[in-house]
Amino acid sequence: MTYTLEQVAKIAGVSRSTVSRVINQQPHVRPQVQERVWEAIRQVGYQPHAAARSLATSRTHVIGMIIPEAVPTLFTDPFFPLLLRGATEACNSHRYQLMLSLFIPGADRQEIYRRILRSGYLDGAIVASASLDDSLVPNLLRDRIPFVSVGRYPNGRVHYVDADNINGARMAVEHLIRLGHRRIATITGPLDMIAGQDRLSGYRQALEGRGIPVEEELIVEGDFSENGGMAAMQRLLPASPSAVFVASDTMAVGALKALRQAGWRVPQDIALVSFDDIPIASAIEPALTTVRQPIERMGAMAVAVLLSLLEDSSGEESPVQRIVMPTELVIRASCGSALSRS
Amino acid sequence: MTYTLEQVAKIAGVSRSTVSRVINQQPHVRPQVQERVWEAIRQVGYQPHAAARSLATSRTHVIGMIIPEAVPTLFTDPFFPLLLRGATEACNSHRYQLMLSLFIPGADRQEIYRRILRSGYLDGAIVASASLDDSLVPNLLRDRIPFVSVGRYPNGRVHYVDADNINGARMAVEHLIRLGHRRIATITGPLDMIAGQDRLSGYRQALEGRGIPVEEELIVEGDFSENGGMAAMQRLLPASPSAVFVASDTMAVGALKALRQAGWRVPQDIALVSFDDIPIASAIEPALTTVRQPIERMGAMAVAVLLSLLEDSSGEESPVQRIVMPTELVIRASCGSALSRS
DNA sequence: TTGTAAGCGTTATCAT
DNA sequence: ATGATAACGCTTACAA
Repeated sequence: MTYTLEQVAKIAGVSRSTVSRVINQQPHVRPQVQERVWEAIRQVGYQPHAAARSLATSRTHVIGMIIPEAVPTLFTDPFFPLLLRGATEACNSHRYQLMLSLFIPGADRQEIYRRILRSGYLDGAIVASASLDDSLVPNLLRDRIPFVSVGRYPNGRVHYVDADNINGARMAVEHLIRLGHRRIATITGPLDMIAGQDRLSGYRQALEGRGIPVEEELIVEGDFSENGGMAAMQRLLPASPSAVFVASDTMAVGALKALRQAGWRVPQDIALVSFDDIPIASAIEPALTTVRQPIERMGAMAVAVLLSLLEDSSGEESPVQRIVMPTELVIRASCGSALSRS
Repeated sequence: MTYTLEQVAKIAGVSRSTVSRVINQQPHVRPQVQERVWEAIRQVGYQPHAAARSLATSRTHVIGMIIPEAVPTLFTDPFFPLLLRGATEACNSHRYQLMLSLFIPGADRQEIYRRILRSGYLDGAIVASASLDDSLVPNLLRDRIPFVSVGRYPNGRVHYVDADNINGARMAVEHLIRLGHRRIATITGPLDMIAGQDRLSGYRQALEGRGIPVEEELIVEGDFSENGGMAAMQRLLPASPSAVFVASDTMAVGALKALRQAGWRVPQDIALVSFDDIPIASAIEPALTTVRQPIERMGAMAVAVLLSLLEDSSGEESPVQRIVMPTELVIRASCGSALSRS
């Protein structure tokens, strides 16, 4: 049996409105009456009906996590799961719910967009790693749907949360320089993704900061996949770098395979530093020196930013929140040490 | 601007009900009128309001994915992400939405349970790997909330989808026997989880089927974690098995570390077969021979079963659906080959 | 075939 | 401080 406000009211001997007031913690209800009402609620295990509430308030307390699904590795890589976990827990503790939506390339995106974003299901959305040429973000802006992007979005008034990819990459490369390397190559991410671009920028900055010329033949574009990393490494071998900054751990796994096939030892013959610090980074041999990003915290932060937008009911456009979270270098075996190289 | 049925009706020059009929594809609307209505809908980009609809129909078209979060590795292991992906895509193609809920141990589960499961947010739920001593499943049964468990649930009238853990494990061990091994140990999963129990049963069945005595000293309980696998392997070494069936890839990674430390080579000194076939299984050296389960398809299947329960509006209890999906053995390097052993 | 009107379970605006 | 009552936007008998 599922009870309604009306029935609870009857039991408590008050009107519907009074019960509503009690539940929503509004003032102007005598403590005595409050007690009676709570008692009735407890007695029947009353739970407000979400749809009715949302129809009356036009708030659902649900936010969406939208995955444009440009990235194929989205679910095998732990990035997205961790992001999701952070976001879900944050939602939970704010009494919000998280709805998950994949925008599958094949499907009718128009239809999905409308069904999900324009049907009042959601109070707002978190968009994970939207690519720049995706119509999703422009559409959200046009429809004035509150949203936060995970991953930097340089154009327009887009609130976002991102890891400090530039400085992370810079730290990684500077570490290699510190170890004595000068001929440092990089396997980049896809350069139509901001994260790919930023990690490449960090690489450049590190070299330029130390007066080491950037050689284009030492820069090879990858796609964040293991196979891509392997292929990129193979293309890189003829240039014989002494170290490589690989823009993701997954690609580093591929690079490692290519190196092994070619008979190069890591780190003795070539040093590797990568990015992400996913579990495989410490499980593999040699363990990867890599840049860690606070993925779970980013998910929670995205929720926090979104909720701040939702609370702020002043019709005003709130100032754009662009949040960049720090990354850290985790030193393991794949880069060798200063000692072993000298 | 967001339009309502009323306004669309006005534009099309018909009544609210007619527009509703057209949208819901009900019969008895003149084709001519239908056309006018669709035109009006298109013109203003009308999208029905989900909450209003659900208030009127008491169906939300949202299903929940509930994670009891007993398993700590739930988000770093790709199992859950893949399950989620399969479920989400299936939802998408059936025009359902997926809501994600973590039942964090710390939080007030009572409160969360009520807020999520008894507020009419959901039409039904998928419960991922509930442990037997969790109150979630009993509560769902009590409240008559339609749900499907991912992972076998032997008690009561519980619909479930599971991988064929027993036969998968049996195949793995039989493969080792075929390769000539007789002294085969196993590192089990947690034995309070059905999956852990089932994989152990498969191990036993394989040995018994070939008349090989099961020795208790060759059975060590793990916890599906890498460290657990490492510890278990260390405890197993004194018994010097010639092969080990490890109940998960993640534990196999730990076991591999323990073996390396002890100076054992895989597969020359000891053969390994594990379970899951997550990406790390093929990335690691040696690549793991392992049992693959169709995780993504299981997610999709769970949705299919749940939707079948929801469609079936006959007040009758529908027959319990217990679906076991096939597993397959993926042969790689960690078990060695018949040739190399002979 | 189409329209009218009564819900669905809340919140919110008025009176009182 | 409390109670009527009108929304909220839709579906669904029932009437026409």
